[in-house]
Amino acid sequence: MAACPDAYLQGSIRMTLEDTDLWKTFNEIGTEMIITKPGRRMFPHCKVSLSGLLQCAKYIFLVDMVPEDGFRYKWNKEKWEVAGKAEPQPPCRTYLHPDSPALGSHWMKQSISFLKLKLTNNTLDQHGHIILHSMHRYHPRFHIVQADDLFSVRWSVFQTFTFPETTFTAVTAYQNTKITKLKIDHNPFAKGFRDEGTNKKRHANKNPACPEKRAKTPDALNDSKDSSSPGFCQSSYEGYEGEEGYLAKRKDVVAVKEEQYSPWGAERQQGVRTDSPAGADTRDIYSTEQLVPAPASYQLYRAHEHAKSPSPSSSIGSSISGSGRRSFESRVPEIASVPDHDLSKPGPSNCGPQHLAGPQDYSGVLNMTMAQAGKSGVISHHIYSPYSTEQPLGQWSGPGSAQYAPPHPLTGDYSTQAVHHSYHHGNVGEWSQYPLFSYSCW
DNA sequence: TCACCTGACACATTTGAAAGGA
DNA sequence: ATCCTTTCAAATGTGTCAGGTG
Repeated sequence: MAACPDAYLQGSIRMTLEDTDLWKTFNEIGTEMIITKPGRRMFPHCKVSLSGLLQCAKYIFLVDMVPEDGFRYKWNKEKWEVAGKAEPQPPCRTYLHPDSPALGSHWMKQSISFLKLKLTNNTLDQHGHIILHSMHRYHPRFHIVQADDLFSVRWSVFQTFTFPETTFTAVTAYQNTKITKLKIDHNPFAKGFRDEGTNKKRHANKNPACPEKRAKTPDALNDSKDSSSPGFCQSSYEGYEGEEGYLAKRKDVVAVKEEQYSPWGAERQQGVRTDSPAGADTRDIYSTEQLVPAPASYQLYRAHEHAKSPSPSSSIGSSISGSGRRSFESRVPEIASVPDHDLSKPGPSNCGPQHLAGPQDYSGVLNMTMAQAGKSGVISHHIYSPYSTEQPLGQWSGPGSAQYAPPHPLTGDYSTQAVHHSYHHGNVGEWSQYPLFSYSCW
């Protein structure tokens, strides 16, 4: 840690962001991610590598999206400006890596890609995609949880990592032409729009009569080539920076903790800054370690599509920066005390079987309340088979803040049902929702 | 009027089944 | 019968664009 300012310890787990150079290139301009109703992949996509895990211990790996602040933005004259308060947060969803749970050796043997993670603006999405608001800023947050299966996740120690350069603005259409150009240049699926490519449609459909019609068109892309000089990026968020100097401040922060961002906790709400971005830097924690609280209403999504695990060796982005990597190790272990939780439990540890101690209590974990899309009325009983290759884990989702219930672990209401369902295995719809935690994310 | 969203579109890559050969 | 490679069509992922919406 002393040797590497980019890393700090939490336990001994180190997480390294792959394609850092590409991420930084985007971040310098102001990364935008398209969100659509059917769901859109991220580009660059989240790809990390892990070290410091116990070879023989099982871990679950998750990603969720955290609001960067409490504002809504607008793109105005080549820069982002604050356009008011953020809209109420959509249902919080967490994307579970399809390999989960897997041994530490598995996670560490190669890069872990979240290529198939999709973002949507459809708050009624039934596919388990991560729901975001357009024109809002987010950053992905990675959680590594030592747990044999999802049922024990809530008792397990999890460690959280974020990378400042992965911050992005969710949009339904690209605002910054420089971002468009970067995407086209680096995303293989967009090769057809590259200047050297055939690019038939672009040229054929251009309407020279209306050059102003779309300021964000390829015409402007050419301009961006020249404007990619150092300094234009600072202006990308000029409005924001001008007001708050927030981004500039963040650039200096190599690794900060985000203490208030308890992934499953109600404190998430508090973590969303609604005050000035220039206020106290609440993102001072980039990694935390906590005991996961008991479930009540958290919901799990699972997709069989994840049986087709995204190729960790996807070429996307890798060609850009095989060298660029940024890593964080968790720093000071932080244990969130959970109401009614046995605080005498051992503190965070990479080796500790604390989540396995005693008979595993699945009560509350499996409150099947959600049927798959198109299968209304069907209750999915087969929550999770940790050793089944047929039913890889998919995504979980949680309710929005409005649905947050104060921590009240293991209420009898759902425990009976939960235990009952936990032993069912059978056909699973494409997507299912399952409650997992008593805390929502927000 | 304007900012934002949506769906169709062309082009690209990825995926997986089928065919063929060793 | 099995394995491997090649081929090819379908599925999927892109940004663009015109039009819709509030």
